[in-house]
Amino acid sequence: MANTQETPGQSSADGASAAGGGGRLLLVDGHSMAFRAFFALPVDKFGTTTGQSTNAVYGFTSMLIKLLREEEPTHIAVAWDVSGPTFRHEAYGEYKDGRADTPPEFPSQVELVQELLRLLGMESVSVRGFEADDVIATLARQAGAQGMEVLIASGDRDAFQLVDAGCTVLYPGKSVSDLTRMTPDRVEEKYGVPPERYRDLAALVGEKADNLPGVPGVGPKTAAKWILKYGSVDALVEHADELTGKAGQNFRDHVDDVLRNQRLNLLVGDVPLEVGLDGLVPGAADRQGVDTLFDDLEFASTLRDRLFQVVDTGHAGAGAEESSGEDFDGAVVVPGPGALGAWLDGHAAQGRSGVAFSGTWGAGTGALTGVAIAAPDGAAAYVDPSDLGEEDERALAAWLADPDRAKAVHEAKGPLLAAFAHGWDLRGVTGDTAVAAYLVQPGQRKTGLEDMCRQYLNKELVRRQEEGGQLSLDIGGGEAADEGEAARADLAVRARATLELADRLDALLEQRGGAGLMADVELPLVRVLAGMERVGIAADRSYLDGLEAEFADEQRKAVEAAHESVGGEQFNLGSPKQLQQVLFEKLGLPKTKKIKTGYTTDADALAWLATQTEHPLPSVLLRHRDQTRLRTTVEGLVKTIGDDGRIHTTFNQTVAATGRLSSVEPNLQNIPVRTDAGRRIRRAFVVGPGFDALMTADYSQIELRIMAHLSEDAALIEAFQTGHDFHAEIAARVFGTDPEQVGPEERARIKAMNYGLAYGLSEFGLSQQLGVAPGEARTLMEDFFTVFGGVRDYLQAVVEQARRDGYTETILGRRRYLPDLTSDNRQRRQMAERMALNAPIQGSAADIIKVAMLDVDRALREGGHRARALLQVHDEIVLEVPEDEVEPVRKLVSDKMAGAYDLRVPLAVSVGLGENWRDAAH
DNA sequence: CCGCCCACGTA
DNA sequence: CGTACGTGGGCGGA
Repeated sequence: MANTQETPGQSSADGASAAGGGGRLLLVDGHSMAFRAFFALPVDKFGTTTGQSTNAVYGFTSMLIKLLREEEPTHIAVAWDVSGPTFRHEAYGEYKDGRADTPPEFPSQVELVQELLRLLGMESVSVRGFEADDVIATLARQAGAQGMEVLIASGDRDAFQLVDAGCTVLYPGKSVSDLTRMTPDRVEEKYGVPPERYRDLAALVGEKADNLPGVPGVGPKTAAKWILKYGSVDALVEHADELTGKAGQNFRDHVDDVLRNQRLNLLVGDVPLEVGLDGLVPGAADRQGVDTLFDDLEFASTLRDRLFQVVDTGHAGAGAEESSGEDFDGAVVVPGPGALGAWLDGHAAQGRSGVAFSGTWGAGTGALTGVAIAAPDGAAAYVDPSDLGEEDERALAAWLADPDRAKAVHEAKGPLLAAFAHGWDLRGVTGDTAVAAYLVQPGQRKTGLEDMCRQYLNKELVRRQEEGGQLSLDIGGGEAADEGEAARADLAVRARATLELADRLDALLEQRGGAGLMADVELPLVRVLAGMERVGIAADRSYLDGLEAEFADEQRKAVEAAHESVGGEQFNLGSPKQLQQVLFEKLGLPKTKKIKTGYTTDADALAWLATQTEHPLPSVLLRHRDQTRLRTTVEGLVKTIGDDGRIHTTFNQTVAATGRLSSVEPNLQNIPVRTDAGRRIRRAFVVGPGFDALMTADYSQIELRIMAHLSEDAALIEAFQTGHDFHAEIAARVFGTDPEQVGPEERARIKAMNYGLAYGLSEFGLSQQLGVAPGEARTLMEDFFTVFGGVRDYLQAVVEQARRDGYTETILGRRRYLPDLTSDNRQRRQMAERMALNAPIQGSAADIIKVAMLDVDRALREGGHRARALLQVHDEIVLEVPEDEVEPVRKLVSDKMAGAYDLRVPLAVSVGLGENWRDAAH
């Protein structure tokens, strides 16, 4: 390991100071190594979901880790070229002309590498007018004079001239991490000349990459032969007439070129630098910053583990002891019979405790196998819920349910469901580390406790017990008793980690203005969601079975018709690949839009194909797709019906980057509604026993209303206040007519555009959607913006603000970070811009309905109603209501939803009622 | 067996 | 060349 193993005493004695005469300086040519990395790794295999390429960053990082590990440098500098001309351009106008354009995926990665180096506490050096090699030559010279050993990692052969006994060039081979040590002997072996003559050789041969032609017909062999014979280029010039053959004549003809090459390939050893050698001792790494960066880059934990093994993360003293010495303490007591209440009173009555649960949960229920409590005083207790006496059970239940005993939990909703199932309640949860991390960084994927400890606390969460129950460490003995002990310690560690993390995340939230959103919305929502999951929604199983049979039958017929239509050939209609083969090769139908794997066979394309041909296959395929889709949807639903005859989805509160909820196992937020056949599926969601109606309450055009609010566009605001039919109202304003005169066609077009605007729809996109010429779409948008100029201004301003600040914000201060807004990749940047303009709109709508859910839930409880919320579908809440509560609850829900937030326009809510979800629509 | 792609349902 | 999700099937590489 590099500097992590040094004790402080050693490092000061051992030449962390250059003046000490020892030490080892690593100099890296940043651009050249990053560029090598770029071409060594496939760019299409290294990228984030947002489209940022990462191959060069990855390769560079790997290379850096290897160097740190194997070379253990005490000093590090990475030199960078500065864009713009250097003295070499001034001396030779065509210098580096004719270079292929830099790949578009490269420049942004240079910035990322530089950011990484900054976070690692390593110096990046660049000087205007000079190349990285000159900076390297200067530092190498200074270090050599101090008696330091110098290592130069560079893919530029010009660096070979710097090689001497104390200076080695590490030259990349096929991969950037495969570095050849170019020592004086190695240079001589490879080129036939010693390093100090390498410049002469290069001058003769020329350097294509720098547009420096050498002597035609003279390669390294001839050049070396000449240099060895005469000693140098200067001597060669003197004896030019002695050189024989064609090569000799060419030399005489090109002697000016050779002298020019030699002048230009001399590296400048006295570039004025602002940093001295002493400034090149790496500082402490910002571990959290690196984690955040690696999260953004979607790098696996293995790379960061390797990195953190070789960099100093800046704890007091040396790094070596931190990972072992600062892990969480797994010391834990198991209070004896009757002692739990006293333990809780003594340790967990004041301040906040961390609580970790083991067990299983999901589908609205769960079971607990263990509870660990990490008290604020440092003590920790473990409890097995199945092994409690009456008194202890009562004490624990009371403590868990006590809203005044503050608790921090990781992903509290699951344990909450398990607690419910056990007959317990869980209150006083003032922190949920998963939810908090989601608000701090909504885009992150890693919400596991382990990853978060690493990221936010710079600590490792070490497990003693493997997932399967095996002990991960041989601690001798290995009897069952030890396994139980390991499990208890593991859970106690998790409780302690949760508490520390919760404190840290709370501080971050406070700093970012997210504390209110957390305390007032997200945390209380956990409980509401748990309630909805626990209750579930009743499903009509026999009806679904009937539907499934019917859809399956239709699907079968479609398959037969499809096979028959191509002369009986059997092929898999579910395989886009086989479909392409049949449609485009066998039948020779016209080609559709290109996709990665050929030509698309999506619904749009098939519908288009149907108009282009007499062949029945495209339409048959469309029918088959519909029926298949319906069947699989029904099938999936039937599988999830619980023993209670209800479907219990799980709402995920921490995945959608905009702040929306999502629904899984099953997803009840994408149940079909647009077609009649689809709505037949909705008919299967019915009111359950003891209740009389399903009630749906949804916001009308909530996103457009938010757009009106945020943009403060007077015309749009007015349209909402006066218009009964909003889209017709807008159409009338755009077309300059009365709302009553707007035809259905015009209304539909304006409606499409209204919604598209919130997604960053382009003229082209609108024209595609409406099936009109791009020019017409353009006119339509121009007309819109003429009337609603404030909307255009707003959309521009929101992107600009996000680019400046790095994030967007909703009305409740929910942030979304969009680093790609400053990407130099056009496609990626424009993607980020669309996200930026949509995030405040979609996210504010999510804010509002979350507040509404809390308000409705509270009002129902306070009003003593039995009615209860079952589902949320982004702008809709589905409730189950007994007959006698229908009217009061209708009003209550309507009022609470409309009053959830005070916008510049009214929030319109429409409520529907029915005995099933389809009929409850309005 | 897993991960990726395609396709498609909702707001 | 329109945002945000989750699911299921096919397919190709492990």
